Amino acid sequence: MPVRAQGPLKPRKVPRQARAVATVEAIFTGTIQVLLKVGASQLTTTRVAARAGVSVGTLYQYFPHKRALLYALLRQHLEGIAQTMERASTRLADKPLNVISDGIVSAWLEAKTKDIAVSRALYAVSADFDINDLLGKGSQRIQAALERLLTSTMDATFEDPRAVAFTLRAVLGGSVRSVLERNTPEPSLALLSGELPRLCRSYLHASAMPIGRTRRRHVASERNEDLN
Amino acid sequence: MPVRAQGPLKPRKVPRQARAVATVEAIFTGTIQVLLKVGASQLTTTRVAARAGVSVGTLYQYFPHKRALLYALLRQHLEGIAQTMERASTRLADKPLNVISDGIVSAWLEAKTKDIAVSRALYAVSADFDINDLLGKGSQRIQAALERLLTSTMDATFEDPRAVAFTLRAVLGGSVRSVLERNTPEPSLALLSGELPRLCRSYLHASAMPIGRTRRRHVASERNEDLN
DNA sequence: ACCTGAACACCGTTCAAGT
DNA sequence: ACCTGAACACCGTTCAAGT
Repeated sequence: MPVRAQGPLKPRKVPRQARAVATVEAIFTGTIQVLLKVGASQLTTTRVAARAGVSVGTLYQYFPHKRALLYALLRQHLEGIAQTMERASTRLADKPLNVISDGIVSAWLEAKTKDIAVSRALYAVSADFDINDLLGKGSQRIQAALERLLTSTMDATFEDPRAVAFTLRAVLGGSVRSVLERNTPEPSLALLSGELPRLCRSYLHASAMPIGRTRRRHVASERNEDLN
Repeated sequence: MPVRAQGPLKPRKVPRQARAVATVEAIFTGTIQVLLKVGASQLTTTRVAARAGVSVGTLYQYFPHKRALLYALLRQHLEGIAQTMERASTRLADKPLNVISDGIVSAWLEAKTKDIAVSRALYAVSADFDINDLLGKGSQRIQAALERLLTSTMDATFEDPRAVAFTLRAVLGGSVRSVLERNTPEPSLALLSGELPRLCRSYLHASAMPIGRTRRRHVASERNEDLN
């Protein structure tokens, strides 16, 4: 048997007694604390166990290897973000395109910057390529929510809502990530937050086939007017 | 002295004899090969040394620690990308805004997808947060090139070219990264490549204060017309 | 059912010895 | 000036023994 087993990323066993539930909980919070204190590259199973107040052996009873632990943590985090976006989606359904656009941007920024330190730490974790299918899953949920939103608005129809939703997610997710990964994210984040609403609006308008009474080219510019 | 020294990320010593230059070169190509074969998470100094045909000790004569090696490798790669963008910048200077926009997008896509496998492997490397000032430096060069470009065009002036250039880089860089990190990047990349030109154009037009003879709102829609 | 911690293999890094 | 490889500390993971 190999020393560094790869195996599945699933938890090894589910805690049944109350004591065990508390243990797993302690391991999770311990992991976050270690992550925040020393960063992903210095994160050690021993350190996590010590911080959680259990022995390494206990940790390995619930997680087959370190990556599975980080995977589970990332999963929780992405779950929260996907839910935020889905809630935003139902709240914004049937609204005008500009409202939808601004709502998407602010929901995304809020979700990602609620706890900047944790987001940053988890970006480093997610670099592990074995973990990428997870990111893919979360992305798909978010993308589906965005797509529903685009087809719900009465302002416009989109030729390829899937492509637009996909691009929107990649652009929002990627740009915010690239900013949060900087050493001092705050000023850059402020800059980006100021620009993204305009970027998102103009992209959506450029992608829409408007269904108003006005002629096409005039509608396009009318849509933009309250931006300035 | 700590076992896992952090220290500066600089190379430890510069090779003086021809033999030594060849050694360092072999270490670099060995690193890329190992990276492509087993990925960043399994990359080992011993493995790299073996692949390069030298002993570990030799490796550590030129690089104070593993991170310094990866840092140097990433540096070379980013250097190439920054140069590509700077060349594109001089080539596109003074051109109409639409030409500039399309040129930026295609230069970026070309630079990042020239060797997708290497780009992917290096994304995983760059997750190490200690390395982020490097990414910051490369970004600044690219951002400066974009900013020059925006102020060079006679089609339009920008109220805050710095903010626009910054956003452009974050959006292009982030979205392409998020796509290349997927398990099978090709189809997603095709999708994104189809959308980014329109996104970039519409964002630039929405950010520009046009200086033509026509009235503002008409100019805005005219700019978009050859997109459809 | 859950927990412990010594034990083992492997990895990063060093350094005395070689050309 | 450059290279080697055994040696050392530390990390991931296991497993026999405990409650």
